[in-house]
Amino acid sequence: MFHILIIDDDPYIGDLLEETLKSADYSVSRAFTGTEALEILSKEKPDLILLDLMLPELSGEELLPKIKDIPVIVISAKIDVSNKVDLLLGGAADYVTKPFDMRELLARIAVQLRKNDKNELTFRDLTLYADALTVKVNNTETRLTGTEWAILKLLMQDPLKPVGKSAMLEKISADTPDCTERSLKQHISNIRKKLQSVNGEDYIEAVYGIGFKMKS
Amino acid sequence: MFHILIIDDDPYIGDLLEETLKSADYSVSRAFTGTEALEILSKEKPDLILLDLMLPELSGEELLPKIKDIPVIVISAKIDVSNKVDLLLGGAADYVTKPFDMRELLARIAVQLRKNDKNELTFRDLTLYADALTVKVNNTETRLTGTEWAILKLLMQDPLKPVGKSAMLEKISADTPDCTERSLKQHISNIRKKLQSVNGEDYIEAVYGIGFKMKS
DNA sequence: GAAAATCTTGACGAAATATTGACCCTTTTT
DNA sequence: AAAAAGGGTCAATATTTCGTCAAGATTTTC
Repeated sequence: MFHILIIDDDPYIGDLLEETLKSADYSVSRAFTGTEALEILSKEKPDLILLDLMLPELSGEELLPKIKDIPVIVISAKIDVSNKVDLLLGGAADYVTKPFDMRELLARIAVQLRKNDKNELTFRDLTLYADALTVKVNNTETRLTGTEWAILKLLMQDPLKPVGKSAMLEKISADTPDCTERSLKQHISNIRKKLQSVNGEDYIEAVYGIGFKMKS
Repeated sequence: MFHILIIDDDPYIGDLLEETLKSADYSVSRAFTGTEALEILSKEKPDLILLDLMLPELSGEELLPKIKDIPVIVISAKIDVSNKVDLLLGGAADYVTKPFDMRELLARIAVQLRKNDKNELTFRDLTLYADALTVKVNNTETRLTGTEWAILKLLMQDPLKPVGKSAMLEKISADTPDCTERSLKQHISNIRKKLQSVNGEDYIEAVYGIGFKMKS
C-alpha cells in the first residue's frame, strides 16, 4: 500500500483529502505546518506528498527544495502562471489549482505512483527484479545479496550517468550503516563477478575519481 | 538534446508548438494523423510526445495505448473531467487543456524530461556535461579527467573573458590541492589534445601574461 | 550453537591521473 | 638584436584510485 503525506494547514480541505485518499486505499500522514512536515519526513519516507502552498512558518515554496526523492504534487489557489512554472522547474512533479476535482487529483496521484510501481528494471540484457533480489542475465537468473542489489539498482536507474561513491553510500546506508568506500569497492567487485560468471561480460564501468556507471 | 514528437492535425497550433520548442532548444518531429504518428514511431524513438486528441483516422484515445515507454503529454480542448481521468489512468503522463500558457507547457515538458537540473554548458559545437564528466565535440563524446573538466568548465562559463591562471588554480584547488601554474599548463595541453583529436580544431586561446580564454 | 552467507578490511599489482623536467618556440622588454 | 619571460609539448616520474584475492568479523539460518 502506498503512503501519502498531506501538508495543509486548512483542516477542512485536509480532512476531505485524507478521507478521499483513505477510501482510495492509501495510508495517510498529516502535517499542518512546514516545520512539522520536515519533522515527519525525518522519521518516515512517504511515497508521495501533497503540498499546499499557504502554510504558516515555513511556506510551501521554501519547503519544496528541502524534499528529495519524493514526488510532490502542489495544490494551490494561486493561478499565476509564473508561480506555477517556478514550482514545476523547482522540483514539483505536478501542480493542481483549487478548486480541483477530486477524481482528477486521484488520477494525477496514480500517475506519479505508477512510476514507482514497475518492479523491473532493464538495461541491455540485464533485468533487475524488485521483489526477488535477483537479476536475470541473458535469461539466466542470478542471486544477489541485499547491498549488491541496492547498488545495482542505483546504477541501472540511470545507466548513462555515473553515480558518486558518497551518493551510493548515503542511499544504501539504511541497510548497511557501516559500509565505507572501501567495502563499496568490494561489493562492486562481487557484483561484477556474479554477472560475469554468466556470459563473461563486464557491465560496470568505473569513472575515475567519481564513482561508477553502467557500461554503455 | 531532447527530441519531441508533436501529433496534431491543426497546422496552426502545430507550427506554434514547433517554433516554441525549437527556440527552447528541442528537436522536433511532426505527425498530422494517428497512423502517421505510428509510422514515425516505428522509425524513431522521441524522448517525449505531445498528443492532441482530435485526430483524423485514429483518435488520440486509440493511439495512446499503443505508445510504450515514452511519456505522453495530452493537449486537448476537452475539459470533461472523466475524459481527463481516463487518459491519465490510461498512460498519459500529463494533461493540458486548451487554451494553455506556453510557459506552463514548457515547464511540464521539462518535468517529464527531468531537465530540472541544467547540467549542460555549450559553446560553439562544444557541449560540456556536468554529470558525466564528458564533452561532446561535434556529437562525438570525449571523456575528460576531473581537473580537465573543471578547467574547461571555468573557460566555458563565459567564453569571451580570459580567466587568470591564479584564479583557475584557486577554483580547482578543492580537487587538486597541489596543482601549480606549471601543471596547469600541462592540463590545458591535454584538454587541447583531446578536443583536437576529434576534428583538429583548437578551442583554447592563450592570453599572454594573463591566462586563457575560449577561441571565438 | 554450529554452519553458511554476508559484510568489512588489509594487502598489493594494475591502471588512470597528476606533476615535473627538458627543450623549443613565441612574445615582450631592454 | 639580445635577453628575459611566457607558452606549448614530449616524456618520465609520482601520486591517486581501481580491482581483486584472501582473511577476519558480523549477521543470518537452521
